[in-house]
Amino acid sequence: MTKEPTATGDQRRSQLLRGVLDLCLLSLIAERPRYGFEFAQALADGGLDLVSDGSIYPLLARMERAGLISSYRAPSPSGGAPRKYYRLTEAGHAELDGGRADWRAFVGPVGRILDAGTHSTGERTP
Amino acid sequence: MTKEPTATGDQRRSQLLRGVLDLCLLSLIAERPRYGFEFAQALADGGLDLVSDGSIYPLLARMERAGLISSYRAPSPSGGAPRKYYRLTEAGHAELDGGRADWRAFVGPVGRILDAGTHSTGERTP
DNA sequence: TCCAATTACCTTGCGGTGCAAGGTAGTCGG
DNA sequence: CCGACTACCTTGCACCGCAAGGTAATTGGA
Repeated sequence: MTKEPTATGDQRRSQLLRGVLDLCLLSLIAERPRYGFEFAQALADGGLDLVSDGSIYPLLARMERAGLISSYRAPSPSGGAPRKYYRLTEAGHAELDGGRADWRAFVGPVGRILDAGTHSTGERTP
Repeated sequence: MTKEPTATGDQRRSQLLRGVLDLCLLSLIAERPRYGFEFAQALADGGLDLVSDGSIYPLLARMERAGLISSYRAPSPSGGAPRKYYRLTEAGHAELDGGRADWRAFVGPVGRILDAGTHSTGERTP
C-alpha cells in the first residue's frame, strides 16, 4: 500500500469502454432518436458513469461518416441550443446486430477465463 | 452489402481486448505459472483467438514492471529457447480481484443496454 | 559437422481512440 | 441588455493492440 499507482483500476474502466461504446450508442439510438447530451446521461443511468462528451461527439461523427447513423436538428424544448438527433440507418441496424453477436462471443470466453480460479463448489451439468 | 468496410466488426474485437487482456493473463497465471507462448494458445483455447504475441510480451513486461507478476527462466522440455515463466505477486492477486470486480460491474450494465431493444416476446413482470 | 526447422522471446512503427480542457452558439429570465 | 444554462464540437495528449521483423537456443537430418 505504500503508494498505489492509482491508475490500474481506474484506467481499466476507460479501456473497457473501447469497442463497446459505439455499440452502446447504437443500441440507445435503436430505442429512439437521441441527441448527444443525452448519451452521457443514458449511459450513467445504465450504470456506466465513466464516459465524457468529449468521447461521444467524435464517435457520433465517425459513425455518421460511416453511414451507420443519420442526424437532423430540432429545437431544444428546455431552452438552449438546438439539439442534433441521431437515428439508425439500415447499415446501423446491421452493425448493431453484428456487434451484439461480437459482444456475446466475447463476454462468454472472458468470463470463463476470469472465473477459472474462482469457482466455489464446481457444479456442472445438472 | 455492396462493399462492407471489413473494418467495423473485425476492429472491435481488438478494442474489446483492451482493458481485459491484462486481467485474462493475470487469471491464467493465477491457475499456475505460465510462459509467454502459452498465453496465445490458452486464450485461443478459451475462445479468444484474436490476440498475437506482439501484444502479450509488452503487456507482460509492463505488468512485471508494475510488480504484479514475477518471472523466472526454465529450459524448454520440447527443445528450443528457454521459457520465461511468470507467477503472481501479492499485488497481482489483489489486482486480479479488483479487476474481476470491475469486469462484473461492467458486463452487467453493458449487457443491459445492448439487450434493451432485443426483448423477444415482450414479457414483463412474470 | 553443419545448417534448417522449431520453439520461444522481444522490439519497432503504425493507427485508432478515450479523455480533459477549452471554445462556440443559441435561448431565456431578470 | 446581460448572465446563465443548454448543447455541440475541437485540440493535444497518451495509451495500447497489431503486424512484421529480428534474435537466441536446441534438436535432428543430410
